[in-house]
Amino acid sequence: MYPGVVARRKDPAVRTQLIERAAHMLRTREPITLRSLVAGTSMSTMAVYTHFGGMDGMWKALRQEGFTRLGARLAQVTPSADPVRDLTALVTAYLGNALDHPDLYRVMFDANFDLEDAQAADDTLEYLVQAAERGRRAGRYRADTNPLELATQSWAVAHGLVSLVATGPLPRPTLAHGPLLLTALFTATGDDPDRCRQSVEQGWQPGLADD
Amino acid sequence: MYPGVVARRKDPAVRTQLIERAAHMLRTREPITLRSLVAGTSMSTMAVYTHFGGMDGMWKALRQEGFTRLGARLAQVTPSADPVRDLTALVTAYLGNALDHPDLYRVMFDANFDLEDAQAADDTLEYLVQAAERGRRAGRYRADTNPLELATQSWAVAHGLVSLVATGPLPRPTLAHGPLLLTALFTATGDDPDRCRQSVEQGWQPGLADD
DNA sequence: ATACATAACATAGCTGTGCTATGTTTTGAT
DNA sequence: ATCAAAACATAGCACAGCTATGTTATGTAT
Repeated sequence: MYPGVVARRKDPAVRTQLIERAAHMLRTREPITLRSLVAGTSMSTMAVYTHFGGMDGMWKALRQEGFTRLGARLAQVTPSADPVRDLTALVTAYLGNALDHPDLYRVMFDANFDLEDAQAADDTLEYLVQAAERGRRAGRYRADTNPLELATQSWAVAHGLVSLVATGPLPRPTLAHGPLLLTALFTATGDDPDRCRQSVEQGWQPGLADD
Repeated sequence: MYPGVVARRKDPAVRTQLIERAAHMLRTREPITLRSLVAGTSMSTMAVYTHFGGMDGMWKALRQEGFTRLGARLAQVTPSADPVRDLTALVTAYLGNALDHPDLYRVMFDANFDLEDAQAADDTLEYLVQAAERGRRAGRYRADTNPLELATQSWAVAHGLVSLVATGPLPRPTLAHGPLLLTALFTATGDDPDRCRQSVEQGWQPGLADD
């Protein structure tokens, strides 16, 4: 007998190729089907099943990839001395990501969320929570402010705006309401109105409502 | 010859039956396919093509139906002497509709909006615009308030919250953030903070964050 | 080096999808 | 009663995702 015999292993590169190709096809608006996904490549349809268990698993992995890219974008927001500005910048980065990859953004929130995806969403939310926490410690928000709640509220505002614009009926300039909404939220959470307006304006990167 | 001969007409009842059945299947989470939609009825698959031109047209009509039902629900909010309460009540009705019919709500905002759907969305938004306009005339908001903008902002807040809850990763109690967000928005638009809080609390119908 | 159990991979065919083609029936103004 | 037109019924098409089955590559133990 050969007891410890172990079989051929999955090639992680194949998995990576598949989701990157899927993301690219999503961006170029090509229909993503089992066969179209592997057409022209050296991979066969079975690769989708060995690596994802089927097309549903592939879409799930693609959602995960979307959250990973979103996280990378949020990570690029470097914390400054002004945590209110930072939270605004994070929201702006969130909007920018959704506008740059509207189809991927839709896929991320389209499907029935399962536990794994919810965790991915929570992970990106954590960036906002940290900024909210720093704002509370800096005395910008009331002492009894719950950072998770403020982060969730900011997220809801951002998601509402951008989903109505990126994949909804509202025109792009509607995003210009972002600063007002964020200022209203942060002010209601305890920040000084004038100071808040300045911080939000500094954190609100240009290139969203324009072009 | 028989020049003015006119052919058989479409039976509106068939169209109604189809979309009502589709709405029911959506609610009961049955997969909606061309064949499953007409299975067990006296209608054939061709009915979908004569009345909607295909499944895409059926989905479009279903979206329209969703907006019609939303409009009916918003129409049930009877204006009171307090327009801020009324706007809150409209937002609450919007949330209630989405929570009662989450799958229909998703269909409404899922697909690529075309002109017709955008018009339907605008029509329901008009309810909010009217309430905002009355609030401005009543002196609750600043005189330079744009009712359409305030309505849009209220909509964005409501949509962000409810889409993250009804079809997203956030738990239902997250909706309890609604009053704070609305109060923040209305206060930023000029309403007196204390008075606003009261109005929002009166307009915020129970039975949302609970059960 | 060789054997071989295992799983990745390749291919063909299955069911079910929306849609179209074609024939039949119903309609309603003449 | 006539008959053109459109609604309706049926069958079959291409393509979707998936599964069954045979083949190949792999990595450990001999």
